[in-house]
Amino acid sequence: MELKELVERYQTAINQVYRRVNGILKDKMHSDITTDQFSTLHFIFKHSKCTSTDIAHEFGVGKSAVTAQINRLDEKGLIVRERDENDRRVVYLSVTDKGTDFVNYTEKAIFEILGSYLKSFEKEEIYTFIHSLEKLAKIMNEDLGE
Amino acid sequence: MELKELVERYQTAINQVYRRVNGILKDKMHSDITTDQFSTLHFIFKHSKCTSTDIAHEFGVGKSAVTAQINRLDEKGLIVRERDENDRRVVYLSVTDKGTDFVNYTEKAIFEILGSYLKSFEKEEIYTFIHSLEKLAKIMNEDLGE
DNA sequence: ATGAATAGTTCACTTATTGAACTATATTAT
DNA sequence: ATAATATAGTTCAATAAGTGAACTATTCAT
Repeated sequence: MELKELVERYQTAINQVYRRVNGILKDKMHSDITTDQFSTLHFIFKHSKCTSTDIAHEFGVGKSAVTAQINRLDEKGLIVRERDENDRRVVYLSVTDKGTDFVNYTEKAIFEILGSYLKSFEKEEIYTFIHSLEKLAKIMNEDLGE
Repeated sequence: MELKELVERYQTAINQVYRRVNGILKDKMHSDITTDQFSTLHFIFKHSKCTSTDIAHEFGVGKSAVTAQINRLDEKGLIVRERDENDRRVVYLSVTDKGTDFVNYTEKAIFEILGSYLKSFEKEEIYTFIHSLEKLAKIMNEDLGE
């Protein structure tokens, strides 16, 4: 099989999955938060006291884009900014109680739906798939540092 | 292993891969076309004489979003619109010679870079991975029709 | 102490998307 | 045959997301 064919199949499939997952989340979150905003909120939830720079690096976007994201989450009362007392340039981000509730509630909804899709897969197949995906992500991230 | 953990790992990894691939394409396409625009152009390239509705369905967006995309590609001279003579509501889309050259050139660049990432994978691992990805895409697309 | 680096914000601009309203054409039902 | 309905695509106003340059406010280095 040719590389060209494999890459095209990969592109088509990953695009479909990515957009479909986005669509499902949009439907089920029943709220006026976007999936991009939820990704950022979730990252802050998992990495409490992280910074804008961390987020910019994680998602591969500029710092000004992160400022805009953070502003939207801040306006909704889902996160708080907190300046470092020692290095006053730094702003730490963390989720509020409201943000925590929101993440927990939304995750539950997401797991139910995605879980139902995964029923057609053998456990072994899921592990192998995720392992390959993580390996690919790792290789690509490493390469970035060069 | 818990579903929750698997889904979170999936989300993190696929997000990273998706954004990283986008970043690579952006770097290497050395042109003022975006990756979204290239996706649309590529779809038209592969499905000559397709319609806006086809594209809206493929990418899961509204028709007005497609009109905007098509306009951008049209302005760049990469595609042409052509009305159906029998059903004058319908507009067929196809790539111009310039568009064809552009797709071929860009694909070559993409294959070189993505190919280099895939060197760390066994052939078998790649096939299995793409097979699972396509299976997931298929399940999700089927579910959409309900 | 001065100059460079770092963290974050602001600003102007572009792209992508949505959804409602609209035009034009085709289909269907009475 | 015609009136109602459906379909294909566009336009428009709004929002979200991104870029990159210029900026503020710090901290670090020599």
